[in-house]
This record gives sequence, structure tokens and C-alpha cells, in this order.
Amino acid sequence: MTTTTPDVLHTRVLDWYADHARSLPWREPGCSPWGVLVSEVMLQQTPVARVLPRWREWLDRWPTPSDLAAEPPGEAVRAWDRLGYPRRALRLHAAAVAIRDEHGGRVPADHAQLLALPGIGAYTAAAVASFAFGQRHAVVDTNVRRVHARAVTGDAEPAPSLTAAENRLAVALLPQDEATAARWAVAVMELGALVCTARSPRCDACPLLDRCAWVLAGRPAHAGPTRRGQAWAGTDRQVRGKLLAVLRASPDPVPAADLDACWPDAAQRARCLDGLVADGLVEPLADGRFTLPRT
DNA sequence: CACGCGTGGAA
DNA sequence: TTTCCAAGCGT
Repeated sequence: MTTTTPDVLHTRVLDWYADHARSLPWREPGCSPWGVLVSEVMLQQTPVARVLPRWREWLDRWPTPSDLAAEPPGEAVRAWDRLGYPRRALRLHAAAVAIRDEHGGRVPADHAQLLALPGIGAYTAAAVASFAFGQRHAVVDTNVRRVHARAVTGDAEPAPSLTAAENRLAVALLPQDEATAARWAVAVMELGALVCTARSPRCDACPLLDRCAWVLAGRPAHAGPTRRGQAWAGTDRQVRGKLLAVLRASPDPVPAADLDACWPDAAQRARCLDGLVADGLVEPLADGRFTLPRT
């Protein structure tokens, strides 16, 4: 239970955002909804600094969904470069096709229609509806969850996965006015990204310092179980990454021998290649070579 | 619902 | 060096 009224949180965070927001190209007034959507998908689990150059290239090459939809999906995977989780590139291409075929080439403003697009989940649908179309939605990402956990709930970290209680809290905190709600959504996220960070929060720079439930409680350590980091060395994910890197680097289809060279364990290599084919990230050709997907 | 899914910079 | 972690999604 908090004694701080939402109005104070809104004023503090919105004023802070007005002074400290980063100038990012997808926040420019002239940025299209498509530009916002592309940025949101690229930013799923990938840092802003790494996204920036790829985002500019994408929007320059494919300024509309129909431009991307006209290309083979493999071109999206190649242009994705090393942003990671390349299935996102495939889904973004599929979303572009759906936007062209089912929405007249225009990114839909409706939350449910956004949610129905490939690769667009609860967070991204709300983010696009809010950031690109100025609507009132609870936009709950990892930054927002961390700010809410500390400032409102008084916990050092949010729960391992998004809970119904967190969603209820985010809805309860939304300003009533639509335009204010949209600014609040991006402002809280920015606060979590720049000040209320995961590792070393800069509480001295926080506009909520004197109202933060976690600080007022003496910054107690995280109570729950420590979440396990993802293993990497020797995992299928590493092997998939190596296989796909070979295919991205080659403008032409690649002989199987080139893929064999990138990982010593033949069984794991074969399993991963099969997985990539099943995912639609790799296309096997009749002559035994492999390529990024053409269809 | 817990898990698998890439990548690389910073602490 | 190792570990953490960065605007999640789909199954």
C-alpha cells in the first residue's frame, strides 16, 4: 500500500522526462508507425546502441511495410545482421506481409490487430499503440516492471515473469488523459533505462528518490530466488548462431562443407541445422547447398 | 508456464 | 575471466 498519490508520480516522472529523455530517431515526430514498430521489435532483448545503426539501414532500405514484404524473408535475416534472436527478423518480415495483405499496407492502430501480427506480443502491441498512435495503454516492459517494483511495491527486483498483479498496477497508474498516458508510458520506461537500472541504480538522480518505497524501506536485498543466467558455451543457441553467421556472410548458397567447418560435433550441428530449417531461417536446396530463405 | 531463442558490451 | 543483462515472443 502506497501513500504516494499517482499525481505526484506523474508530475515527477513527466518533468524528469522532459529534461532527460534521449533523442532517439524513432521518437522523432516525423517517425512513421512502421519505424516505431521496427524499433520495438529490434529492441526486444537488444540494447539501444546496437539497434541504432541497423534501424537506420532498415528504414532507409524499407521505408514502408510493403517495401520489406516485397523482399524474400532471407533478406530480412541478412539485414538483421548480429542483433541476435534472428527469428525476430523472420517474424518482422511476416508482419510486413500481413500489414500489406490485410491492412492495406498501413500499420494498424488497433491494439488487437497489432497483437495478431507475427512477433508482436503484449508489450510491443501496447508500445506501438502508445508511442506511434498516442493511445492510452499499460506498456509494461522490464524497465517499467523494475521501476514499479522499487518505487511502488518496495522490492529490489520484479518477479521472474510478468504477473497479473503487475499488470493491474500498471493499469492503475495510467493517467486518465490519453496524451498524458502515452507520455507517461515512455517516461517511466526511460527512467528505468537511465536511472532505475538493474545493476547500479542512480538513485541520486531519481525524481522519485524521496517517494521510493524501496529506498524508504532501506533498500532491502531481493527476497525471491535469484534467477539463473542463460548458459551459452556449447549450447544449441551458440551453434545456430555460427551456422547462420556463415549463411549471412555469403551472398550465394553455401555448400554443406562450409557449415560442417563451423562446429566439430556433427550430431549437434545436424540437429541445429534441422532446427534452423524447421524455423524457416534456412532453406535446403536440391543440390545439397543451403541458403537464407527465399520464400 | 518454463523454457529456448543470439549477441556483445560493461562491471 | 566470468557474469550479468539488454524496450520479449511463441510454444
